[in-house]
Amino acid sequence: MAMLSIGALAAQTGVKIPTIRYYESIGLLPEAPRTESNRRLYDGAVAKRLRFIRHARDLGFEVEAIRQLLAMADDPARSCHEADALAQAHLADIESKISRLEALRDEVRHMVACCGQGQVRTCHVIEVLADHAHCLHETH
Amino acid sequence: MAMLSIGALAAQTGVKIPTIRYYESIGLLPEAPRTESNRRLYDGAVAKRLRFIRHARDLGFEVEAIRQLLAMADDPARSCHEADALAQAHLADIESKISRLEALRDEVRHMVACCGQGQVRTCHVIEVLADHAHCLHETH
DNA sequence: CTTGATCCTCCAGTCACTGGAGAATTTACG
DNA sequence: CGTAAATTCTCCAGTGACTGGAGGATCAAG
Repeated sequence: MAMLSIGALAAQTGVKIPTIRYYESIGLLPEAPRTESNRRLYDGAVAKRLRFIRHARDLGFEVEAIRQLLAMADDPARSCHEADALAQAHLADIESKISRLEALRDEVRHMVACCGQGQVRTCHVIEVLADHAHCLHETH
Repeated sequence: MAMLSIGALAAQTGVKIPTIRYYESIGLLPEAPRTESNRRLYDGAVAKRLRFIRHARDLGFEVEAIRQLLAMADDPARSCHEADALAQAHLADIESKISRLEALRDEVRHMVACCGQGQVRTCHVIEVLADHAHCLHETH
């Protein structure tokens, strides 16, 4: 199993070098063994763990959630109830974000559509932002 | 026109007191006049400005964008081309956020749906996170 | 052998707040 | 009128999740 330098690991996973060191510092990655000259070395297992972290971050999981997921992944005999609950909570969060963003999009779309390219005096962008009453939705 | 204490302004706008002071410190709000005993006083115009800021933040505008919008709002004779461009850019941003979140939602939904409530060994939540190949989309 | 790439640690900065310490003042109640 | 609670003040440090620079060591290629 070939050992990777931090740069190679970064290239392989798409995670920046300082971010890898940061993950180590907060305990998401184990302390890497070092060469004689103090450089970090990584094996395939760490690369996999890092991809796990990266993917979960991309999906919007917070580091604390990832920490829990990793603890679960490290213990495959455990019930995955917790992982499921975590994902469920996350799903609810995503759905609420989507609907808030949709309301927001409609509003900004409305602002843009109404902008007559005139003066600020008649510009809806300013108007809508200055007065909540112009909103299409009451969701925020 | 009744003058408001910072607490009253906070209550009226839903913006926390330290946040109001923060906005003043970064120049989004003007330096408030003070009472003899050094307490800030606000009038209706500032309340309106703060609602403008708050609303724009809720809509996801960054402080720098808000700064520009405010500068425009402060000068109603100006063309609103800039405000429109800002809003257009923001709209594109919102739309991309929405589609990424939708992809993400489908994926997390899939993870949750596949969780057999068994052991981590066979848990899709863990599996999907560990291996990108399980993803429904290639958008991330 | 030298040059440039890579790595190390430490520290400071980012964004948009948020909150605590400690002191002063104002308001409400009895 | 006295006191206790609420409000405000400033200053400073912390949040999350990185990001980047300084200054120095080491490695790989020509």
